[in-house]
Amino acid sequence: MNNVKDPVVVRFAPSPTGMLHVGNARTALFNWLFAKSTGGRFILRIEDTDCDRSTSEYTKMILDNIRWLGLSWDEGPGKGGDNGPYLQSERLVSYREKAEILIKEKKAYRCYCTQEELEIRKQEAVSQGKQPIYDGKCRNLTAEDIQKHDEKGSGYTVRFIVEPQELIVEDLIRGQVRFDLSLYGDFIIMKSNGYPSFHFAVALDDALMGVTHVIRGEDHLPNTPRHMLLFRSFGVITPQFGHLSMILGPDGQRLSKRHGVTSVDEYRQKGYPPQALVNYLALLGWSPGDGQELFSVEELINKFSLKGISKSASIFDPQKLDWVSSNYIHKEDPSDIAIHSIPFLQDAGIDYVDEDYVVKAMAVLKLSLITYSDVVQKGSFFWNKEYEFNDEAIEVLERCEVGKFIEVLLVNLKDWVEGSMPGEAVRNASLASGIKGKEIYHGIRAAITGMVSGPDLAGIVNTLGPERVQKRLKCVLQKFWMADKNES
RNA sequence: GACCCCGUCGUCCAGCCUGGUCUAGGACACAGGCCUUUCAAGCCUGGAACACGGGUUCGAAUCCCGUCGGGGUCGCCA
Repeated sequence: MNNVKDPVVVRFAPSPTGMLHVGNARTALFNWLFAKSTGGRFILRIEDTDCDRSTSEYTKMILDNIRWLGLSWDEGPGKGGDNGPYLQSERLVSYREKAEILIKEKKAYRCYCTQEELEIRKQEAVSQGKQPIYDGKCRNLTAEDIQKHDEKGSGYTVRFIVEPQELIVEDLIRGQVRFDLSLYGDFIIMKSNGYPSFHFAVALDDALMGVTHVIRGEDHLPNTPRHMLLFRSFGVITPQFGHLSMILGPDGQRLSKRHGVTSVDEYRQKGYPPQALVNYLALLGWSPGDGQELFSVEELINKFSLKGISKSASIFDPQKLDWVSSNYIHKEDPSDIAIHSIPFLQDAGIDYVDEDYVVKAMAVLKLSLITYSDVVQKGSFFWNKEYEFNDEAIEVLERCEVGKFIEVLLVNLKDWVEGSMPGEAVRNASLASGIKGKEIYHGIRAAITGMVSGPDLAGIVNTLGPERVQKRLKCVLQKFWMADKNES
């Protein structure tokens, strides 16, 4: 096994057959944290051996999402390194050569069985109550048999020989796991299209790239014996394995589209700070043991340890993500929030006046934000001259007493030209109209924001300034109270 | 079906390895309250779990066995 002093080399190896999923993202994160916390290297490798489903668009997006999360790689696409190339489709020669060597060494053999034959024999096995594994038909083909097949031009796969035996996986997270290899059968390492199978490509690449720790999803645990066999046949040290439990949807089922947001990119588009997603994902299946839940990336690196990883599956909780995210934004400087939010304002086609104004608004808005995109809705009264009134606000404003109060307030506010709204004017208006407490603040808020809840009212008034506030009050008076009065 | 993994509040975790300090702790969510002459934020309080059954032991959430439940894998997908 590996010497403790050997530097850690880990990798994250997504296949570009879809978007980067939160489950994969957590796997990437744990690998990255493990590398960072041990001073090791983090390699990124793209497993694009599924010609039908892999696309370069997905590769691009996955890379982009990993970058967005802040998980920089030491070797990989766009970065280079001593163990490249980092796209499996560019490493075909090594797989083919190695497969030939394994055949020569009698550790693998050509298999001419067609998929149809395989399917039929599998059905037979199942109907007889046997394991549906490859029966080894082509294992002992003679040279003549092979020649005959080749003359016919039959395609073939290459299968790796699995001898029945017990194999023990020493899992970093799960401990000893025993497998009975008589249940496995000879598996394919080269497909008939000349591409390596997943098992072969992973094992060879991990061997060639000097990977010391393979941290991946639990769905790969049953594959691990195959990979270990392959490492042994290469004559290299087998890396250590650690299998992470799955992330499940709210219904306890495997994460899928119907659970709503599952891809990293969607969270990005929704305006979650990447650090918040990283923080939440770290919490899902890992704990520092001391109860801390909010971390900077540096703290995460310092505290991370394989020991803190839990064995049981965990359910993704969007509400807790929101909590982490809001905590993150609460601590951020208004100017930084502005930088991250402005793209959302622009996308919404909002004329936000100028950056200084946005920064000022963020200072009062930030406590209401869960994501950066929230600024559009939750701060709409900051950006739009023609802000909308929601039902609750209309209900408040349609009361005649509120109109009376606002009318008096406007008169009292005549000399107000700068700073915050004079408390004296409010008090006098309250006295004169007989309206007080809850009503007056509700009224002012509803009038100038169109909502009955939101950020600190004084802050809003301050940011909007005397001119805008008075104008809005006048408009509201016109719109709600005057109309009412005329009718009655 | 076979094999493998897992099983503490609704959810995420701590405790389990090295049995007693656990009348099981924290967080999210939920409920109530405080603060603010509004709402939000913040603060406080509350309800809420050791899957079940055996065994070992003076003593088990912690160790052992079984049952049940959930998940995973059985592809020329990865």
